[in-house]
Amino acid sequence: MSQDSSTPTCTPTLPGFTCGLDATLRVIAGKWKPLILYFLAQDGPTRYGELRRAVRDASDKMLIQQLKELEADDLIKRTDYKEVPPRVDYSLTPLGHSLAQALVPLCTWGTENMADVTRVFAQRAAARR
Amino acid sequence: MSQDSSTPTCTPTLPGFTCGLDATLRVIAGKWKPLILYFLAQDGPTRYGELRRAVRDASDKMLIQQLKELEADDLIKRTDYKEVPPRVDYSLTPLGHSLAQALVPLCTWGTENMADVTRVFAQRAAARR
DNA sequence: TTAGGTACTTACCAAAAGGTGCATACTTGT
DNA sequence: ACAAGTATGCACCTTTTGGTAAGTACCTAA
Repeated sequence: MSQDSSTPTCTPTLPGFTCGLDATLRVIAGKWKPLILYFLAQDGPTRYGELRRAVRDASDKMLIQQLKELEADDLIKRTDYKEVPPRVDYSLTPLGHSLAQALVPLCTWGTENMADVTRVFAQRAAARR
Repeated sequence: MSQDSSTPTCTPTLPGFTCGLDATLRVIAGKWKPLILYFLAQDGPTRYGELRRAVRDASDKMLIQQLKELEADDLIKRTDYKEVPPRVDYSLTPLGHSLAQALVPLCTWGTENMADVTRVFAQRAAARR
């Protein structure tokens, strides 16, 4: 359908990644990262507690850990207001913002195909018995 | 930036998912699934061995396992030609095809931001010492 | 005859991911 | 005085994920 059948990767071959998708996936690997990015893209700077309630199944430990990684990867920015009852918020960097944009179609797909996805999960659950 | 701050999820609240993105992520969770889908979207029906060589870091065990799950989830179709030296190929179902389309922006993002991604990974590696 | 390719399967093990619960230090509301 | 909210940190443990290496049954080329 495309290319010459010899090196069937999606882009020639990059540094350590097989293709752009591979690179992206390694950056957003982590149970909550895409959700965090997407949420921040919608609601702008958000305080820790608010994020916690939004991504409601994540534990503190996990959420903090993923936030730290996203920050280290320059996808989000942490702002500590140094106030007495702690106040901190998180916002997207330009890089994080562009990545969040790329997640939009996935969200759309999930919404549009909710019926199929739900069915698939029902089957998975049934299969486990 | 949007909505009313009370229920800050990306879509009201679905069956068991917090939003469409959540649903999608659960379907494509698995180290090689997005890569498999994306590859099949580009090259059409592909034999097992070819897939193996394309997704080159995956072991047989992993690849087979993920293929089985994708098949169970109705994202790909397995065709066994029942020939003597085994011949089998995999192709996308309509559902799988639409999901693969939603992955395109992620691939593009990875390619366009390869420099940043590479830097991020260099830092991660350095931080581990 | 022997090596290699086909598409898997299974058993065993290591590493990574993730959950629970407790602790901090200070403030505000009851 | 006491509970609750604020944003974490840490220790411990279980679950999930993924890798290695072996085996299967049959075929073809050297």
